[in-house]
Amino acid sequence: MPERKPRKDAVRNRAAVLAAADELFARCESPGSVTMADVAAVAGVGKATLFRAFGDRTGLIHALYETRLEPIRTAIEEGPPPLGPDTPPQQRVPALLDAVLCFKIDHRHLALALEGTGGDSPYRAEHYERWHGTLRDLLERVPGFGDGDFTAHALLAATRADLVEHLVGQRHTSRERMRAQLAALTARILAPGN
Amino acid sequence: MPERKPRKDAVRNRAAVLAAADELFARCESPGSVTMADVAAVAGVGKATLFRAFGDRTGLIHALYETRLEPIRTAIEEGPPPLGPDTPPQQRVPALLDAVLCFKIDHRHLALALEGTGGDSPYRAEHYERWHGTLRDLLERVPGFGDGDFTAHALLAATRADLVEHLVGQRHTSRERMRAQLAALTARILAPGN
DNA sequence: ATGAAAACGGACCCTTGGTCCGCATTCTAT
DNA sequence: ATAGAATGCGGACCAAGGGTCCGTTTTCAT
Repeated sequence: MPERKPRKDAVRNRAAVLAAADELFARCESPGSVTMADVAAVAGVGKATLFRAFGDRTGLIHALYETRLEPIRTAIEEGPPPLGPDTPPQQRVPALLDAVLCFKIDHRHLALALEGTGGDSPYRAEHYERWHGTLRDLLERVPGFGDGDFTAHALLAATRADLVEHLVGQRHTSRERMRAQLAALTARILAPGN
Repeated sequence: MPERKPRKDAVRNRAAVLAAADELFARCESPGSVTMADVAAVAGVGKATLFRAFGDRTGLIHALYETRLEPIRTAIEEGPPPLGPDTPPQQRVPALLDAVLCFKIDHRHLALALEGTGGDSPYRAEHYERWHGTLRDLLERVPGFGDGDFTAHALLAATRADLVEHLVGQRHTSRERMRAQLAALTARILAPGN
């Protein structure tokens, strides 16, 4: 009942801020060099607006990240195979990891900003919990696979934003090559030979 | 010839700063909460001394890290098996990873500070290059193992400081359990069954 | 139309990394 | 021992950036 709908200038500004932040993070080289004042300026908005809407810097980054992430999330939760739920673990694990990796490659600046937040570890973010949970369950559904918890962490760690940036951004590994290598590693781990 | 030896108050202060930093990082919960002024105060030294000796914050952390790391480094480079060079890859890979993991567990606050530096990625640090290089070479010396480069990165990523902190520090996974899990993963990856 | 509630914005504050420069300490040469 | 050069010291100082305050403006419901 107390669902008061927000004022329209508020929603407009919120969108403007998200757009500005997205662009700024995508352009600049180190996420640290994007300042809140910059974002506010590009969005054509006062600094306070930005803090009122998102709480603080990490709040803004989280919100932006979550927004960009939504397509993948729904594709995983209710999409068609091989990403969706109606897929046997053996195929879904690599599919999921590939999706995560692609996302990280395409949005590596943003991911870098998120993981480099410093303060709180990336392991407490909801989306990480989601990915890790699904991955762990899938792994444990693979015959002969014991505890999937750590392996899930390890596989996700192979898609860490700064590693992606190092390989793809700095050392110019091609997107396809990196996907292939992660796929190979995944296959090796899933292989039945105890 | 131009090897002018440093003044003794300089070396004393340098040591004091390293000790202070070590203690502060070990005690406080988030590395971000230990400030340069704090370190200087605990070391009983002016702030400028600290910057003169180490350049900047990351310089101090690097120096401290490298110091604590030296025993492991020499154990790897010229120690006895299973860590030293006279070990077949199949045993040396797990040994090396275990050593790295143990170090990260024991010095996780410090490692957290180092990796969370934000500015420059951890992948440019010399010690990372060293570890990755050795690991990659070892992997490629394993029969039937193709390109070890990415796998080396992935294995090291499983020992990332914030993951260690999450598992051991937050979720109270025992040290032995984590070692066992990393060992299991390593074994799985090394297993010959293509 | 109108008044209250919500949002705005930019001046302002505060912490923190990093610098400057006059003073103290140490080393060297005699 | 001592003078003087060189090196190092320290705390006041600066700049940048995250976050807040509050008088003003916009929106919304009646």
